[in-house]
Amino acid sequence: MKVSRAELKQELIDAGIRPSVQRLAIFEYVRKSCQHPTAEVVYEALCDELGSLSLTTVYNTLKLFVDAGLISMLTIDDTFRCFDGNRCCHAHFRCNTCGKIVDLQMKKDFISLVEGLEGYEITDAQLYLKGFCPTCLENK
Amino acid sequence: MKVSRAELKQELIDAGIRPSVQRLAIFEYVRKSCQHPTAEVVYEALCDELGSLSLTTVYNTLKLFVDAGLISMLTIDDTFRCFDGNRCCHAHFRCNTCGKIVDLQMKKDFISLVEGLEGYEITDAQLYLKGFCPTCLENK
DNA sequence: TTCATTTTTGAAATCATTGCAAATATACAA
DNA sequence: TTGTATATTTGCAATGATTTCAAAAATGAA
Repeated sequence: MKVSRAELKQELIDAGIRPSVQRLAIFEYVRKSCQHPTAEVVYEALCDELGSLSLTTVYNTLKLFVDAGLISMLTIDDTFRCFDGNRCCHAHFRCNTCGKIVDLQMKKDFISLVEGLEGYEITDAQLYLKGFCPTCLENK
Repeated sequence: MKVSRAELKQELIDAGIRPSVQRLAIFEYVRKSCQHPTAEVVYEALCDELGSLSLTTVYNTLKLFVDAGLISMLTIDDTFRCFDGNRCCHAHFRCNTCGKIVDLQMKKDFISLVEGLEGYEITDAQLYLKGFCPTCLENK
């Protein structure tokens, strides 16, 4: 999580993406957040910092980053998409009650467990778990 | 895939769901399909067979089945939900080009690879892979 | 500076899904 | 069987996250 703005900027350039003020701010926000923000959340958080910002820009920019493989998009919640800047291999859990999404470490990469992938090219892999978190189970 | 209508009916009853004509038809369709149909696809397929059918009924019924754990809902495509009646543990792959969703067998259950699940109750697990299928890779 | 290209913007449109209240079907008691 | 309460289905309107689009602003090259 200790990444400087200059490093993030270079990462955008390396990916062939011109680091505009908006793009860099959005990239930094998603990369440093551990909360899996939605486009709306990114927009709300950066509106003040940037003076002005369009929700359309946030949507466009997040899509740009996802297509470039810089961040990933989560569809663990079926009513909205959220974004994840954590590049380490990990799974996600979403609580059916409180809706919170948490990262879970993996003992080993899960793609190795999948059979019949000969001839396929994999660009993204997500492991989603749903259920009830310890806190919500206690409050039942 | 060799399941009789009577067995499907009993399965609904065992789950506490009254097997109306619409419900049984929808249940049978999703259980026997290998195509991961959307609500719209189920609706189109059963409209004729049932004489009449409401899209709302299809949505309501699919949700009922998902909540009862009889089928699962896939969010591997972020623009629509689709449904899966295959109860065996398997992963899903979606091609970025043709959009086709295919089942993939697992060497072992993937939940066992996830760390830190003490205190959690898991009700659903999905492993989604995305990329390019062999056919689309060839046509490039 | 000037011009071409890229990026941002806001408002309108899209569309899968849900809410809702009326209509219909079903179960059960009398 | 009939009446009545309950469960289910239906169609249409509403919702809301996301996209489209064309104009405005910013940027880069010459």
